[in-house]
Amino acid sequence: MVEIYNMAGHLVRRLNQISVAVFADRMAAEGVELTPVQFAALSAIDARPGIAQAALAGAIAYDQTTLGGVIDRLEQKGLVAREVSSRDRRARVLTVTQAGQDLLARVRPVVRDLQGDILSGLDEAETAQLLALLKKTTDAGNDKSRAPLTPRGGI
Amino acid sequence: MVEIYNMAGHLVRRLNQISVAVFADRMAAEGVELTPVQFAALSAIDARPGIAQAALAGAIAYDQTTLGGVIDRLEQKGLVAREVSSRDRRARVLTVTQAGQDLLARVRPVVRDLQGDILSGLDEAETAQLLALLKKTTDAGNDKSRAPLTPRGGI
DNA sequence: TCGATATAGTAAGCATGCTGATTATTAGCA
DNA sequence: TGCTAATAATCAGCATGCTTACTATATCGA
Repeated sequence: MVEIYNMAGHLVRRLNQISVAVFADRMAAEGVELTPVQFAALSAIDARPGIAQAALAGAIAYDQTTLGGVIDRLEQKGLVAREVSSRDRRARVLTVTQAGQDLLARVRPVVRDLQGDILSGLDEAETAQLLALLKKTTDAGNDKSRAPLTPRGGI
Repeated sequence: MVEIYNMAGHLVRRLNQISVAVFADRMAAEGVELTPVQFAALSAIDARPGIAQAALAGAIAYDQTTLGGVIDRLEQKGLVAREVSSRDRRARVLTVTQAGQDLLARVRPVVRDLQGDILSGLDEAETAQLLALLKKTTDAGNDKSRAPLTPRGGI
């Protein structure tokens, strides 16, 4: 019995692998090229048009450098527009393009539906319990992450 | 309220970020340069000396290509020895060196202890519950991962 | 035994996720 | 006002984690 099998870190890594794989499979089945990270970014920009990269990073708990690359790729696909802020020339203001809106409308129900596939083998009560515990502990441990959630303005 | 906040995928990604950060912080505090993946590999090789890379990948749920790179770095640090198998010249047989044994002995208690920091904000019962649910759902979803666990021979 | 098939490992290439450094710009303070 | 500190974004660099393709070797079946 390998010692790590029951360790939190190992289990979380495996569940994240499953999560990413489920997402990739569903997107492939839809014929859409979109990663989990790209969906999260797109979705959050749509919820707050004109948000700058740094604020977006805090809003979805990403590291700022990584997010820069993600936005690069979203921009290249024509899903997001990035322009220099008029109020702060350091900042890059983000908006979802029409193509991005269309894609979001299409994949949103798919992403909602696929959440059930990530947590398989559990009944309804267990799923709810797991989600509640995940939420509780991620909130409690938020500041331990290198990319903590820093929501502002009622996101 | 950003839609993704209560989604399984997002919560799992965040918890994994927390997990990786906690591990990195503790190792840095110990003055040890070891990633979670490297520890898992080292620990599993130690549990099964002479295991080949492909079997190791299955034993700890890693993708084979990624594992190759991990072993490269462990070998470069002098923690693992890799040699061509005498029974199958395609295979590379792995063993933990004395330096690897020493390091393992030192960090094992640290890694055990740090598991509690990964799941913060929960009482003992909740922690046990979360671990049980994580184990149940990762087992159920194992085959969905690109790097499923394929234990053999009573690991 | 030979030929098709499968397997072990590696290589190239791309996306995440992080660190530390750098540049541009803004904000705060004496 | 002018200097300093903080902030937004990017760059270089490294480790994971994956895909597809390739080489070397084993295995299985006709």
